[in-house]
Amino acid sequence: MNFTTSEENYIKGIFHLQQENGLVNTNALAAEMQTRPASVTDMLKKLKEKKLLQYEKYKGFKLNEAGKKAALDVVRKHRLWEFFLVEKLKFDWDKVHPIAEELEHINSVELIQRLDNFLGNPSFDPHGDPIPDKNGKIPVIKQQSLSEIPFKKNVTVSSVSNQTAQMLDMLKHYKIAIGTQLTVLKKFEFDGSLEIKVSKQNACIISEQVAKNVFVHDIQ
Amino acid sequence: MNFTTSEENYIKGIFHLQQENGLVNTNALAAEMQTRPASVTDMLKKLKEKKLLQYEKYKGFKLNEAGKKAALDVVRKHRLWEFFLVEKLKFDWDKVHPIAEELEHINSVELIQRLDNFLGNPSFDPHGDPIPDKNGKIPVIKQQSLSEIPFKKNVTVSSVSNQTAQMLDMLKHYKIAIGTQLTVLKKFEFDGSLEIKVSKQNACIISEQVAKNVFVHDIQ
DNA sequence: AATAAAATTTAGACAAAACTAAAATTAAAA
DNA sequence: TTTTAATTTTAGTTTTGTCTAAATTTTATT
Ligand SMILES: [Mn+2]
Ligand SMILES: [Mn+2]
Ligand SMILES: [Mn+2]
Ligand SMILES: [Mn+2]
Repeated sequence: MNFTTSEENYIKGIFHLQQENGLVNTNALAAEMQTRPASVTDMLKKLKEKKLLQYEKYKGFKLNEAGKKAALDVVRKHRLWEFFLVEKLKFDWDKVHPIAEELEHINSVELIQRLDNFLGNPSFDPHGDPIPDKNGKIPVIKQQSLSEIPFKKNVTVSSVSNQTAQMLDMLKHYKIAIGTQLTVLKKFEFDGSLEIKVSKQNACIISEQVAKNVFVHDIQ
Repeated sequence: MNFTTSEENYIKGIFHLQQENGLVNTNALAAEMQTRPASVTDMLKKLKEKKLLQYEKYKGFKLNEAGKKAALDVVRKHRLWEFFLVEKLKFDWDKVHPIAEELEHINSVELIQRLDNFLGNPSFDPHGDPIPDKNGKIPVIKQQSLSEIPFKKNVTVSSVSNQTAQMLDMLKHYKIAIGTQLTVLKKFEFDGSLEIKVSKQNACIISEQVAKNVFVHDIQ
């Protein structure tokens, strides 16, 4: 099956929301897609017509298996392109999302297969998010929020759950990226901020909000 | 200025036709774009409105300076992506056009600048066509049709003027590509076909039609 | 110069994707 | 359990890009 750019964007949006909540509702998707609820309803009819969606009027909706496969396909393309932009074209990680948002809609199975090989079949994108393989299979890793890590334990940054350009820009200033080694030294009870050591550099302090959105795994 | 995908395709189509004939007419552009004359007229109004076109009803049309700059920009993107697909992703040269036809519409100045650098600022695409620089400047080379080359002279293939997939597939079978060294050995008066030597391989025979569409320059 | 043919434009329609405003349905509060 | 509020859908428009059929203009031919 082949989808329009708009359909692909909606499919991806629904997939993202249903990961957390199961059923998705119209207003939430409208917010996610930066559009109006009425536009969402229009698209839901099309996606149901194309048998990608379980949907009953007023009752919420979610992707069926065909829909999930379609979503994973778009996610795969998006993350491979992001990897390309950062690893090959040397973009900063906070600049690649809007470009990948367009590149993900180029439809050529051979293009993506060749791109995947050219990049060395990467498992994670520049933000630490897993890249589905061509069958939609996603690699999983055990990870924890930095805010739950005990003091003095060495950990490696594995992903970032808030991926706004603002957040990524902030982490860039802290020199925190995927793969960076960290140690939590101290927690300040006043506002929950953490003193951490980044790689072999001086210690610095990050807010509780930042800590909650940085995910890490054990050093290997 | 920013253009829609459809506008960019039309601009490129007009540019291509006006290279040869100066003024372009509606039916020719409709044929080039595989669309209907009425659709062309509609688009001409939009492009004139955007001040890219010299156009008077019933009198033909051509791009003005702004239009030419816009066209060169799309051509630049198209050819850089083709170069990427062949040199980095190892596509055959007869498979890249339709994919580049989509990639050329991704609008990000930084993306194209970085891609250009990543590719080593190439001057020619996989079919030997010149790649405009970011100011729209095009490198020129002296070249002649293979059908006009004297016998025994060593020449190098520089471009191909018929770029249908069928033609490119045929040249692939002859192992003729951009940069290939050739020598014309003999012309058969019966049908104008040429006996040629390709690189250091055995001699073979190509039709007059093929010879006319292969362009070469002196060996350097 | 009149007529026929070809090229081009206009008029009107359609599909996709968005919107606003109003109606319908469901959920929450009094 | 009414009443109110929030959510969702419908109805009707708009924009972009396409189309067909008909009208207009230009070009070619008698
Ligand atoms: Mn997108
Ligand atoms: Mn990402
Ligand atoms: Mn194109
Ligand atoms: Mn080319």
